[in-house]
Amino acid sequence: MKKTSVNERILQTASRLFYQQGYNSTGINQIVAEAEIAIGSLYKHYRSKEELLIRYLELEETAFFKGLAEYLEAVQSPGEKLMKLIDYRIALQQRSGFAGCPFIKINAEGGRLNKQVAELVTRHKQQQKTTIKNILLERTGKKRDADLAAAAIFLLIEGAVVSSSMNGNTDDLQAVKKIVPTLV
Amino acid sequence: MKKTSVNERILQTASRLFYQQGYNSTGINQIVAEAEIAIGSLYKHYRSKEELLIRYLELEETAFFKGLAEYLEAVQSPGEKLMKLIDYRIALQQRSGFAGCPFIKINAEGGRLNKQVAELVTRHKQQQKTTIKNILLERTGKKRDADLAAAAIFLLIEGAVVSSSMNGNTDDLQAVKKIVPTLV
DNA sequence: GTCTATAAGGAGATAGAC
DNA sequence: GTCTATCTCCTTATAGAC
Repeated sequence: MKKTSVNERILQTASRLFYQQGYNSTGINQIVAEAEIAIGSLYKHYRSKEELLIRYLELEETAFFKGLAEYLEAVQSPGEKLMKLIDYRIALQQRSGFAGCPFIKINAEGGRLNKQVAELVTRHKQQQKTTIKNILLERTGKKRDADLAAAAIFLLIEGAVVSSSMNGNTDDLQAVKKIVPTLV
Repeated sequence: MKKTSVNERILQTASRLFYQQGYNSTGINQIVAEAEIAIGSLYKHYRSKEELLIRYLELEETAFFKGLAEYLEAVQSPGEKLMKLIDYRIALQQRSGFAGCPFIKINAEGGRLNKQVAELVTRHKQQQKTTIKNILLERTGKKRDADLAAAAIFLLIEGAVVSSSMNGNTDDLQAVKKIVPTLV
């Protein structure tokens, strides 16, 4: 059995710290210490802290949609899918100790973001909105308002995730589960 | 004519920097330099950077509701008030260069927030939700769903403000103006 | 891959002279 | 109020020996 590779330990530790305590508040030295690797090893894998940030966001992006697909795979009806989508966000928040959305946090931290980072953030959110719209389009009829309804559901969830990380609970995400059926 | 006091220059500069480039990314030295004051003066007014953060948030809280009251004062109907409330957020975003919500940003930056800071953040958001609920309660009837409807409108706006700061536009806030009338 | 040393700069905060 | 000096610590990043 091969042990966890150095690169995997770097990524896991950096991801955890960037997410939980913030990118700007996380030092290279802390990553190195908690990953139990040498600083030379880190800079052999990544040229800079920013490069590590980009890799972190790419992994979050992949993991988010992979996890969502698993959550949705057994579900048939669009209405149930929307509920499952919210359940997924509830589970993510509980699992992370209500740390919020990684992409929203990165966006909120920086003044001006690196161009590549900004693109990863906006693309991720665009993908989420598209996912919702596609679920809505599975229903017959009412295709006309799909864009606005998708925006509504997307924004409700965004707001509720932010609220969740502020209040340390999932009350508003639960509220969204009640609100969404009245929209569609 | 008395010139801008030292304390006012500290607060204006710190507020601008905390908001625009983030609390963690703003150094005491930068505040001192841009406010054109002496570092000794800053520490005569504030014991620490954190104390300055608290003062900043208190001022934002006051300014937010003062500005909102001015926006709403000429408006009569609840429906119009809701639209004006969103217009207010649109104006705030445009004015700030789409910097988002100060309270959301502070919440997203820290790992664990100072207790007093966390309370300022949650109290501000609770106040916003209450403001919306009170507008909804001005209408006759349907008082039963006021809580859920207020939550919906609040979360839509929260999500749209976050989206606004990501995309650098007010598209989603404009969308919320179309969505809200279908809810109430 | 590991280790230690170090560069070069910035952080928050304090002290003393004027 | 101003100024400069300083303290201590931490930051990102590099270099070299093993």
